[in-house]
Amino acid sequence: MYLSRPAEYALRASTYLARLEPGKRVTSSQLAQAVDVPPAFLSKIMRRLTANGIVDSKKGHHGGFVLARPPVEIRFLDILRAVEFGPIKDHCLFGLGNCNADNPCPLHVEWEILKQQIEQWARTHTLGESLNAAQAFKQKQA
Amino acid sequence: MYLSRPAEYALRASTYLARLEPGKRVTSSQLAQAVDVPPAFLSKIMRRLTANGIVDSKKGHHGGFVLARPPVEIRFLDILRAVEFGPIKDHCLFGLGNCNADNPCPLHVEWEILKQQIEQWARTHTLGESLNAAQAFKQKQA
DNA sequence: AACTCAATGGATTGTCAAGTCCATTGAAAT
DNA sequence: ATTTCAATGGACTTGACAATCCATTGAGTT
Repeated sequence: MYLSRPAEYALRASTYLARLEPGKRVTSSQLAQAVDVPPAFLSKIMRRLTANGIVDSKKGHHGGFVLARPPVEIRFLDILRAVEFGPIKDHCLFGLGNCNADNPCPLHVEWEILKQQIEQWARTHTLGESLNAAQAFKQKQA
Repeated sequence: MYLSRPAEYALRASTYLARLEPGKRVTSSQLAQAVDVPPAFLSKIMRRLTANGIVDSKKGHHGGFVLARPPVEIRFLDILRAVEFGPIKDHCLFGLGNCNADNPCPLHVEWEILKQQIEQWARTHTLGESLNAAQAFKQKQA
């Protein structure tokens, strides 16, 4: 495992939204069903996406969630950051507070390389890329 | 977070072993102290490293652990695999059982890219690289 | 042979992230 | 105005992973 549940769920949900007709709103529980995550928990995650301007929410009748911007403008990084991705960036494998390029722990350099790659990945991929996959959701194992 | 505690601890401990004079044995509790992980828990992790031939253990007087091979021959991948790294490799973000290149989930391709990069990283780096870092262990935040 | 030291294995407990519940707020429909 | 629908926020519970405990095994020492 290397993505928290909230992170994984947030990616699922926003990918689902990206694949809807633009502008179409979907309620949290519809989303939860489609994307197969516990409703109450997803609701919580959606709040974070809303607070971070990734999604727009509307209450009441015909309320629900839409992406706040076109999919190609939403980077994975934006989504991951919205649900706490931070700790990764500055986490020393050895738990040293003072671990940096000048004063590196034994694995600092190698670890840095991986962290950079991951962040690079998250920065360069967007929801736009998810749009034309054949298989969508809910086709669980036979 | 994206490394389990056991994974992080295993890396710490084996890096520590790599930095000792070759052949020097260290007990689990010395290790635990040096590397700052709970003794009983580290002990458990060391068993896995032993079982996977990464480390050699000896009981009783002057017993303890040594690396089973020279540091340059121990890849991060070996260590991570020893403490359960597997689930990552074949984990679909959407929880679909039947997600693959032919029948991809909406994020399959992008996710695959990242997974590959991570595995590539783990395969190409070894404990040998940790040998000449300046700062070693235990210099915790001031 | 008796003693000590240290790894092993498994059962047990603790903790925090994951997940649930419920009362409140706000927006639209009648 | 009232009702209904859906998001919001926070308090609460649960479960999985992290960590502890203890009895056993095996290897040196004397």
